[in-house]
Amino acid sequence: MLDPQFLRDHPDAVRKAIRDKKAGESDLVDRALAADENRRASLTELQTIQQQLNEASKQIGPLMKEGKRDEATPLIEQTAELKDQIKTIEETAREHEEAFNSVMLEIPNIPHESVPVGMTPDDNAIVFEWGDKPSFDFEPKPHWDLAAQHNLIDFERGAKVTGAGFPFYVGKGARLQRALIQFFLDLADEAGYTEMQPPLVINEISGIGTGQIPDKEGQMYVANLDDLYLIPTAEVPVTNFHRDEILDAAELPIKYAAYTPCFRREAGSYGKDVRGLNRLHQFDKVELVRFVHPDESYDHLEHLREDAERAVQALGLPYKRLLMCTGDMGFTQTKKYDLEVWSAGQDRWLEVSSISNFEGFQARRANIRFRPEDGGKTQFVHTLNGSGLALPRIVATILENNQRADGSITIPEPLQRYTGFDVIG
RNA sequence: GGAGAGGUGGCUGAGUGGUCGAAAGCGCCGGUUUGCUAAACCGGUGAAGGGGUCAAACCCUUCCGCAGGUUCAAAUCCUGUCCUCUCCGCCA
Repeated sequence: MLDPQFLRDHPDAVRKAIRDKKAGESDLVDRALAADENRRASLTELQTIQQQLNEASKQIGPLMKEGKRDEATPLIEQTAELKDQIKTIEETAREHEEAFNSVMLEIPNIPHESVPVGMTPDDNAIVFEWGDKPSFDFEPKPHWDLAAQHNLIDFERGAKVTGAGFPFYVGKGARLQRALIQFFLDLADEAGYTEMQPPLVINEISGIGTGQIPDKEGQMYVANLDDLYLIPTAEVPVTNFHRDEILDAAELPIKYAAYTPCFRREAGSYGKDVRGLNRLHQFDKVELVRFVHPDESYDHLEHLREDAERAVQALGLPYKRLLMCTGDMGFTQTKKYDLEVWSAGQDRWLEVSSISNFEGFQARRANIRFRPEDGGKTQFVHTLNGSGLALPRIVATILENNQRADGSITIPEPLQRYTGFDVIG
């Protein structure tokens, strides 16, 4: 949710954001401004009458106490009328309030000035590349062939037991997953993050707080009986950890790292994107979340990005860093980097991390504030998060990039003390 | 799942239907005293929203888990709901 004051002061900036992000109708801003007018008008009207009622009650009090009932009676009759009025005005005030809120929820966050304007993935800027693509004197295999060859991942039985996109990891495959989780969490720990194990299901209010609801509701699995949602990312429970709280400025920045499985329905996905580990309904991820002072959030975005890149580099995986353009960025972000790792067996890049600044957008929705050092008015914190990292595509690229002619796979050196083996096959 | 108790400001914790946004304490901020620190003393200190102002001051409304209801008037009474705690049952 945007700051209503910002909308009033800079309607053109909001219009531009909606255009650049292609998020929402062109008349959104005008509808929001009109709704805001309505809302404030009915609020003022309501408050005036409430004041009259309060004053009347204040007069009645003493009269009743002194037993002057006859003097109080006309006043009481007057309040009856006021209460009628209040009831109807309250109703319209609430309608206006709701109308305003629902329009506001449709307005996307404003992109940062450093973000390239563009509509398609082609407009994303490649700002950094690291590592050399591995070269082979044989045809490198895709990870699903390698996984089958070494019996690391069982997609078929996963489909039998649950459905497509829910694989079993078996033997060294399972072990590799566990090693990666441990490795990523240790890196996060070294970078000063507090480790956290959040709930894997969340309620509706939490979904609204981070913006999954109502925007991306269809992407979540729902536990209907209890009105709970399976988390699509640890971002949701971890960010909502501080929902409705006023933090101490001295506590900032707060940094959490959480490993969780993530559940996504991925409605509408198809084609080669869904092959193997490329896109799953359930996958593991270590997520990094920061709550920071508004003045520092863009510094923290870079630090967060470095934390994610450090993990990719440690595994020796060639990658590129993209600065996402306005149209490819998402509704709630102001600035977002994607990290894409080279997949030798598929001859393509795979996204393994997405690092975003939300400024106060989530904080306002989730009501996460802090009290400034000087004791001034409370302000909304800025929230950021990034994957550090998502596992399946990392597993895929480790297998593919490190395969040898005989089909065996070497494990990146830093990971070996976690896996307990240095080669598969 | 059954029975009982309770949910009040950053925290602890009082509160008789009517000057209660709410005592007191802690914490925090400012000041006095003071070699330094601490202590002591004095004063201040909730949130959201609307109006007002160059900015303040200031004015108003709402908020005592949440949602309704009774009443001229609700933190206080009634109903529902959520959560916490204790006991019982079930159980990894």
